[in-house]
Amino acid sequence: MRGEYSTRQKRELLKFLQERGMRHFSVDDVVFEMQDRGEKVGRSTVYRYLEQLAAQGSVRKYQSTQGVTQYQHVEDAARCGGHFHMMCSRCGDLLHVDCKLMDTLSNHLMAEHGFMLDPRETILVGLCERCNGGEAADHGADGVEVCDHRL
Amino acid sequence: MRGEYSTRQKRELLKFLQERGMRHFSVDDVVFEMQDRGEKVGRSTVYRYLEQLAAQGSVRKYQSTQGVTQYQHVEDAARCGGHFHMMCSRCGDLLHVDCKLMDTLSNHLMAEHGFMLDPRETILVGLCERCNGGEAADHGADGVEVCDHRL
DNA sequence: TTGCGTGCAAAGGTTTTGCATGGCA
DNA sequence: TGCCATGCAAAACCTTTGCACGCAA
Repeated sequence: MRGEYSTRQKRELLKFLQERGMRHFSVDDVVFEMQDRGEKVGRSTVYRYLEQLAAQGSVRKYQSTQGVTQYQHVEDAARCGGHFHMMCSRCGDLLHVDCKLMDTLSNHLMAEHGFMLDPRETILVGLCERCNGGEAADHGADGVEVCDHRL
Repeated sequence: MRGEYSTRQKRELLKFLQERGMRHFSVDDVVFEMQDRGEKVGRSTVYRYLEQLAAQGSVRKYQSTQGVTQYQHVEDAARCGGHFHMMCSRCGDLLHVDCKLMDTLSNHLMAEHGFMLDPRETILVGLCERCNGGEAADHGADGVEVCDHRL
């Protein structure tokens, strides 16, 4: 069965994910960082393992505008499944938004547009508070912005 | 200077864009449709001209999850800049949503989360009505769903 | 020992580029 | 005629896949 063995490569990659936090990265980022550390990991292995992790929900995939697949670590899949994410197009930061208004939007899209919005796949893109020139945002102790605003 | 000459290929491609409305398409779509019409246009030419149009803002580029670049004609940049897009993760269809609720969301994210949402970059991902098992959605004559729902 | 995991190289697919030719002004 | 535009083929990229070997359990 898949993911049965614990190997050096997997451990290295998991360590990389830990250290990376939730900032996005490419396969190249992994390969080169491993190289710098002197812990070489084959490119196919990185692709394959990230694919596995994506399937089980602990990393997320999306396409950058440059056509390079970007990955991002989701520390707690169950916890992150219920809320949405905003990505800053300038600094690349990924923010979590646990906002009631997003539920309203989901319901609306379903009822009025027949579209079932997927919180796991959707990333709201824009400029975060810092990059937008505002004050530093309070992203909360664990990085999740909780908001009960309902309109 | 670029875009100086009017050629058969450019005229054909512009005609294609007109007819296509705002529905998205790939380079292959263009090449094959031209072929069917008996008006062959080289693939590189399509890439190059679309790149030019993208630079001047009359087409927009997206990256599908399958790694194929999707293009979309922006008849009126101001008009399409103001609405959002939903992509079906199963069939890859790109839908336009001109929905007042999205404005509400934008304003809310700005006011409460300090996040400036970018309609051009953001794509809502989920399942479209067809793929979700519902009836066929009415995507409107030009493929744009207009909705004045305000809550 | 068993069979999953890894790495290399090759294949596959998309997009870009070099260069000679074609065609607009 | 002067140059931009085009098309072909090759190159450049990114990702996937086949296969033999390595290694965890």
